Amino acid sequence: MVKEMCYKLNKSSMLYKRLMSKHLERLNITYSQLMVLRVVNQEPGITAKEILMQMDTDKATLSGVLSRLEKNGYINRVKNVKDKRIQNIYISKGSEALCNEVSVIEKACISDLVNGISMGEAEQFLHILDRFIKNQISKIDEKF
Amino acid sequence: MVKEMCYKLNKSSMLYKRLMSKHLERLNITYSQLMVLRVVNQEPGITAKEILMQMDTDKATLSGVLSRLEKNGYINRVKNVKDKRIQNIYISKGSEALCNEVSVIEKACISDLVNGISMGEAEQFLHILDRFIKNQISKIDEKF
DNA sequence: CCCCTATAATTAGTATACAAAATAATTATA
DNA sequence: TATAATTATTTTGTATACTAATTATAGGGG
Repeated sequence: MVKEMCYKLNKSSMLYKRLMSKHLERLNITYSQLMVLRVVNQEPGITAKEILMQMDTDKATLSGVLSRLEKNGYINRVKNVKDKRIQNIYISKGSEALCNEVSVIEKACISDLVNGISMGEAEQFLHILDRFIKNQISKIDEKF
Repeated sequence: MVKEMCYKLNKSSMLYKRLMSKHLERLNITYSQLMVLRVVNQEPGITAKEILMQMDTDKATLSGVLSRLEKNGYINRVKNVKDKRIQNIYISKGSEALCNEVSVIEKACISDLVNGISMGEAEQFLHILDRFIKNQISKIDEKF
């Protein structure tokens, strides 16, 4: 039962990334890059460390995503004067528009996904998923 | 609401892989490799194509997983005589034991994950997840 | 002011995930 | 039978995900 839940959670996650990638292809940006870009858009001058805390990912992965975002002209990184270890990240002019456009795509992507699922069921689902995730986190935090 | 579902599904999937990886580390095999090894264990002589049909993944990815499994001595690939494009895949002697050991690990991994979730809730959850996945698949199959 | 430790971020190395092209062998067709 | 279309699998190239090591900088004693 739990095993089945895990397998299907993985499958659904994979499908979601596939779906978003297909829709994002023409925008020349990846799903992960976009998630980061949005955070930067909402909080200009944010640091990598702060992004990490917001988005439970890996610092090495984030470092790569950020350099690709910069290479492709979506963001700028400015070395902080007070603390030279830190870089403040800003979204490039014109890229805010991308964030908005993506909201539209995202909506298009996720509409229909709740077909046949009632509002109450969705709430119930989220509630259980929240608990499941909480259990996963405490399980991971256990020592091995 | 749907967006929240997607985000959390992704998060949960990531957490699951993290958890399994931590437990599998000492066995010197990865989660993906193991999933494939199990299929081979259950159906000796299976082909890559057949594995693909069972495990909704990517053929290029599978190709890599198989070659690493072979490199590490977990499987053998034998060119089919009737059709030389095909390779029949067999689990190596001694690796069946690994599959069994992993079941134990998996159980250890997933126990506690349903803490605070009733049997009925889990069923409900799976039911909704099934529908969600079905919707995702038909959405992906739509033309763009 | 120097040494030590902590912190922010990048780099190196391995393993997916996936699209697209390439290989190699089989089958269908003119 | 020569050619075209298909099929099974691998290879190539790019982008994550993650661990471990490295770099550069900060800040706190002594």
